[in-house]
Amino acid sequence: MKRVTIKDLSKFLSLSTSTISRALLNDKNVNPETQKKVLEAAEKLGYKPNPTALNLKYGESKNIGLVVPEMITPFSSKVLQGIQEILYPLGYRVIITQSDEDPLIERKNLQLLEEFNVDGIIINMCHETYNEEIYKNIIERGTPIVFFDRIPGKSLEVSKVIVDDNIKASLVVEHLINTGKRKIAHIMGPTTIRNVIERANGYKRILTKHHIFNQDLIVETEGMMFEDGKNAVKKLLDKRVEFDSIFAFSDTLAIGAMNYLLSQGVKIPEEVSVASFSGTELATIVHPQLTSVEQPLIKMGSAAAELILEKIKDVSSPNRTILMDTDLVYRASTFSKTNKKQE
Amino acid sequence: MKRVTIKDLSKFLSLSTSTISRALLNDKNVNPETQKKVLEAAEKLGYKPNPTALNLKYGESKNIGLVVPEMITPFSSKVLQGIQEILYPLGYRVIITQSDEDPLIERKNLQLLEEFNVDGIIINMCHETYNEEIYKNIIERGTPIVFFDRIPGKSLEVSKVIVDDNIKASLVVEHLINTGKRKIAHIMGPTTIRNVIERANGYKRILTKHHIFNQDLIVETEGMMFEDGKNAVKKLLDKRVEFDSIFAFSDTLAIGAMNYLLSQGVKIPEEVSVASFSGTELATIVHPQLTSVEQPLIKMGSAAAELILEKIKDVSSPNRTILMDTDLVYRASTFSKTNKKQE
DNA sequence: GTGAAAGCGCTAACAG
DNA sequence: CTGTTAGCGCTTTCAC
Repeated sequence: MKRVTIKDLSKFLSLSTSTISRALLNDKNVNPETQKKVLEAAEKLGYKPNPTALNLKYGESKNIGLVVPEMITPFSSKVLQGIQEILYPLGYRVIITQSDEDPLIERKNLQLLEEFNVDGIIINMCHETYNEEIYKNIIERGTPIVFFDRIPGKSLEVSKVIVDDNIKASLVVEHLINTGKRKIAHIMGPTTIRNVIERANGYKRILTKHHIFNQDLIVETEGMMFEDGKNAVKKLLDKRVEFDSIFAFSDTLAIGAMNYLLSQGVKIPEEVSVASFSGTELATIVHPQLTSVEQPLIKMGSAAAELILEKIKDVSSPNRTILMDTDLVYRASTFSKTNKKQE
Repeated sequence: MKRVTIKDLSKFLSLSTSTISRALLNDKNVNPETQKKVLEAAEKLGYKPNPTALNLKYGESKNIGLVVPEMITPFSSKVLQGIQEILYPLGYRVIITQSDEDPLIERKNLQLLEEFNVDGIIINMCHETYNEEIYKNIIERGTPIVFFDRIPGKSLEVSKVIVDDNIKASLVVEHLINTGKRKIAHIMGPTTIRNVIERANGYKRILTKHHIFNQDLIVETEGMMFEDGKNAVKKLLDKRVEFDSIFAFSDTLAIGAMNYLLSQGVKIPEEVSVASFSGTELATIVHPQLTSVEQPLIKMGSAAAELILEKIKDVSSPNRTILMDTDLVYRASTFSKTNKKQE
């Protein structure tokens, strides 16, 4: 079942390959009659252009690499969806790699993608500094990288898609305070992630403003999984830190925490309210559903895709930062603003 | 930042490109001295082979297409992981497409993948019959397709990776019976999916054997999302069908059902036990955790990858069916076998 | 042990 | 309007 090439058409129609090519590309320099014949023959013989040939010719692979920490939660899938919406219609393919939150695996993935000859890389990093050199080298070698969600420090100038972690975190905390909570715990992720710091800063700022900040209420986790959320709560309980609510860095941590509380018979939100930050379905598939900051993940993906296209078109195009807006969505895991302390 | 090619090395070392190529490929017909020089120069100039050139030469794209119904749940991500474990080291890339359980989108994805010139397709179909012709055509045109999880009917002979839906479903139901449940409801997915029928058959067989089968206890859902699980339970409640347990086709349906029950104040497992079929983390991130049949998703992915490699190597290789073993894992959403009706 | 040349499929100068 | 030719990067005969 051999592939039909432009050559086959050329033989079949007794025309040169260039004419065929022109007809296929809607070049004006071709007799409409001829073009019609070519198109018909192409249809009949089942001609499909071979993208590989073009890739070779133009030095592009039409492959974009995606590096994400994990695909267990729908976070990355949603972003991927947005990326695909932009890139698939343009003939790009997306190669996905997962780093499992391990910077070493992330590094390997980046190398793999470079070997795969991708035209650009979109990445949600798993460690703020560990692979900074690698990013820099790859960019210098000519493969543009665009960051989203978790971005590198100021020493690395890049295009990126972000949300306002600090502000939104503070809104969540304000909300908890508005519903009468005062002992608000914060489950941070590992501090090797920039956003962890940002969200924690938002949290601290508000608690300080209200004179209810207490360092004991902050727990830093080792990882980002459900288990880590659970362990964080355990730690609070072990240390006998009293808390009436939790603001968690992510859905995942929040759910881990919440399930452990539920298993201990704690009532949510009556005894402990829980709020998080994310934008995935996870927030709505648990009971009670989670109050959280919803990020426009699909749009973030599309934005990242647009940014990488810019860079592919012109490597020296200026770096852009796209700040996405987010919504704080109130759900059953916290009291609603108006019905403070009501069932 | 231009790519370093074999030509650059050739100029740099004043050797022919063929010698360079041979040295790089460890061909015996090359002076060890020369080879050493070449390797050093390659390292120094940062030479990376251009896979596109080979793809063109050998008529392969080294791209494998993956078609899945969704990536919201970790199901497909897990399978993807297994696929990647096999294919990435071999230089294959995996292009992912989601059909959103819509056979029309699935069709478009298949066409897209064919245009992308993939060497093979791995698919978890979303409708048993709708695209049967399409699969057949693609295979006839020379692109092998391997199925996993949801497979086509007998009229289409293909390689596939499956689990024993019928048997395992019956084990789940037996378990519910062993824990004292008698009014066991079944939330099926849409009957356009083969496995839905298989699992339902397992369910029916056991209930019939125990003389407790009742058609009213079966609810067929429209889709596969959390919402569908919720609606199924609503339907049962509306029809005032009494039930003391639920066996759901998937985690997703089970969780939708469970959360609705919880929101109605129903105690799980005391009043209603819930069990499902899957193998994703979802079963363990809800409270109570779900008893379910755990499929070895990563292994299933690897197996599918092996099958597609077989077919790529030799299109006419015989179709193989790989039957994977599964584990019934008991969790808090049902009583444990021994402590029947105990907390 | 090494070099020259062809060719994978396609497009784009360059002729005519 | 159409044909000829070169070339993208690489491997692989075929000569030497």
